[in-house]
Amino acid sequence: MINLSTRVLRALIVLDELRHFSLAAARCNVTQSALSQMIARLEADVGVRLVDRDRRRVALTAEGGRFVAAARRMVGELDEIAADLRDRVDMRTGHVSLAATLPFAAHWLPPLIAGFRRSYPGIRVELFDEPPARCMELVRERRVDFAVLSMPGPVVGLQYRVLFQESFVLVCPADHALAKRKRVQLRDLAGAALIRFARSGSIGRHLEQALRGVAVSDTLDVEQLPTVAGMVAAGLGVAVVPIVAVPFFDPERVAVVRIATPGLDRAIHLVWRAAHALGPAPQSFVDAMEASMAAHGRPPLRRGRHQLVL
Amino acid sequence: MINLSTRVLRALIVLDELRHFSLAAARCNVTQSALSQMIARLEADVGVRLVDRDRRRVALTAEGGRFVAAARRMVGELDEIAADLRDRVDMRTGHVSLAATLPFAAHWLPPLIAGFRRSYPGIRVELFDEPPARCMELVRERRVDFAVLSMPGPVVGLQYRVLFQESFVLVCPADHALAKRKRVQLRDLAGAALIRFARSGSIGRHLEQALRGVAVSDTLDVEQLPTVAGMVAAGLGVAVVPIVAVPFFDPERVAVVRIATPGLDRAIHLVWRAAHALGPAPQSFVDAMEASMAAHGRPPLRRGRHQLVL
DNA sequence: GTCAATTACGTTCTCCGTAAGGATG
DNA sequence: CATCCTTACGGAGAACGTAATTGAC
Repeated sequence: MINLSTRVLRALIVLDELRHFSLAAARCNVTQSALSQMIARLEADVGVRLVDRDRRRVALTAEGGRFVAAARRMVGELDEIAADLRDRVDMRTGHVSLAATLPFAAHWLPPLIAGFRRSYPGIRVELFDEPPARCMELVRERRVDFAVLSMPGPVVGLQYRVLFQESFVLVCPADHALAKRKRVQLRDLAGAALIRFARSGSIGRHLEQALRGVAVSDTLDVEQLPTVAGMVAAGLGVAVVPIVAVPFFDPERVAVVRIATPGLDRAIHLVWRAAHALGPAPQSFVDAMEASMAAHGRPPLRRGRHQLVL
Repeated sequence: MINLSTRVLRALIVLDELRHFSLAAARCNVTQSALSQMIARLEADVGVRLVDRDRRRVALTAEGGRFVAAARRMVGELDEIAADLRDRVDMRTGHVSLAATLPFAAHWLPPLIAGFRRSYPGIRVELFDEPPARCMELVRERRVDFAVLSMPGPVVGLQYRVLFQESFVLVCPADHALAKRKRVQLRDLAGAALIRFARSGSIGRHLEQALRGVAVSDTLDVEQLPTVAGMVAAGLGVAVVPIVAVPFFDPERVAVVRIATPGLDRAIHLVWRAAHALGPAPQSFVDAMEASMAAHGRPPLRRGRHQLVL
C-alpha cells in the first residue's frame, strides 16, 4: 500500500507547471538536489517513470500526466478541507445547536443568540425548546451540542457543570398582601392560594420539598408556565417560580418579591455528551453565555422595557 | 500549507472505523503509542481537535468527521491512480499508437499487431499509415508514441535509432528477360522500361542517385506503390522497390529478383520524441517488433501463402 | 565552458518503539 | 486493579543540504 506525503505531490505539481527542476525546487523551498531525490523516490514508490529528464528539458510521461492529475485532485481536496476547518476554527462558518427549557429559550437566549449572530454571521444557530428530559435526550442523540437545564444528578452518557445558581421568587397579583414586601420567607405563604406548576418535573419536586409544612389555603396545579402567568395575573393566587420565569408575568398586574429562605436556589447546568469536547462554535456560544452572566451572577433579564433587578 | 502523509490519513480512517486506538494501531502495524502521536501531530497540523478521547471511548469530533470524509476521498484517489499505473506497468491496460509508411502498415505490422493484441488484450493499438513526413509530424505532435520509417537525418525534437537494414529488389513481369535471374546488378536494368515511384520522397531520391548513369529505355513516374504493382503486373515495365513492398505484387504475374549492387540498402528507423522515454506499452510493442525481426534480420514477409525468402 | 540534473556523503530531524504516567470505571 | 490513552526518551532511518559528477549544448 503506497505511502507518500503531500509535499511530494505538491512538488510534482510544481514541477509539471514549471518543467524545470531548479525553479520548481526554489518554489518548494528545497534545494534542487532534494527535489530530484523526492521525484526519484516517488517514481520508485509508484513503480513507474513519471518524468522524462532530458538534461535540457523536463516533461511528464503519459503515466506522469495521469498521476499529476490525481495529485492535483488530492491536494485540492486537502486544501479544501483545511480551509473549511480553518473557517470553523475562526468561526467564519459553523453550527451551534442547543436545547433549553422554556424560560431560557423564550426570554434569556433570544437576545444572546441575536448578539452571537451579529458577532459570527456565518454560524448557524439552532435552538430546541423542550422539557428537561427531552433536552437530555437531544444531547445524548447528538441532535444538539449541549443543553441548558437543571440536572437532577449524574446521567450516563452525559456530563455537566454548573452554569449559575438560580433563585426563586414569589409572583403575586399586584394587589396581593405580599406584593408590597421587599422580601418574603416561604412560611409567609401560609394561608395563601398557591399555584403549583410542573409538579412532576424537577422544579415541582424541588418546591414541594421546600414548601412541606407550609399550610397554604388552596392549590391549583398546572403544567405550563404561561398558564401560571395567566392565573396569577387573574388574581387566582400566588406562585413560586424560578427567576428566569419572571418575564412571563405581566408587569402591570403581577408583583415579584424576592424569597429570602436560604437553600432554595438550585443549580442550572450546562449539559453535553460525555467524552466529547465542544467544537469551536458551540464552545464560543457557551463563552458568550457565561460572559453575559459574568456581570450579574445570573442571566440578565428584562421585564417589560426595564432591566429586572432584585 | 499543510503537509501530511497518506499513512496518517489511513490511520485516521482506521481509527474512525474501529473507534479504538489499540486495535487501530494493530491494524496499521504500529504501536498504540505511535498511533497516538500520529493523531496528535495531525491535529496540531490542521489546528483542530479531530478525535474526542474518553479513556473508554473514542469518537471523532464534528470537524474530525468532515476531515475523515476528505481523507477517504484522498486515499481513494491515491489507491485508484496507483492501481491504474500498476495496470499499465503490468500491461493490463494501456495504449500504443504508432505511425508507419504504407508497406509496413499494410503487410508487416498487421500480423504483428494481431500477435501483440493476443498477448495483451487490454492494450489498445492505434496505427496511422501516412507518408514519412506526416509520420514524423505525428510523433512530434505527440499523436503517436513512435513511428517506423527511414529518417533522412537528424530532426529537432525527434530521436531515432536503426531498426533494421532494408534491401531493394527488382520486380518485373514474370515473362521478363530478368525474371529468371537469381540476382541482378543495377546496371543490368539498362534498356529496360523503368517504373519509378515516389520520386519526391526519400526512396525516390535514394534510387535516382543509385540509378544515375544507367540508361533505361523508358520511364513511368507514379506515386503510390499499388499503382506500381498494377503496372508491373500489366507488363508495362520493371521497378526497384524496397523488400517490404514485395507483398503488394501479384505472385502469379510478377517475379522478384534480388539486387546485388552493394550500398543500395537503407536503414529503417524507430523514431520517437526527443527527451522522452517510451511508456510500458509502446516499449513492449517495440520489443515485439524487434523480436519478430531477430530471426530474419529484417521483417518477415509473406507473399501469397508462402514465406518470402530471398 | 556553462547549465542543469544526478549521485555521494554527512548531518539533521522526523518518527517509531519501549517504558513510565495518568485517568477512568 | 485493570484498561487504555498519553507522555518521555532514546535510537533508527529517512530526508535534506553541500559538494562533486555527469551529460548535453
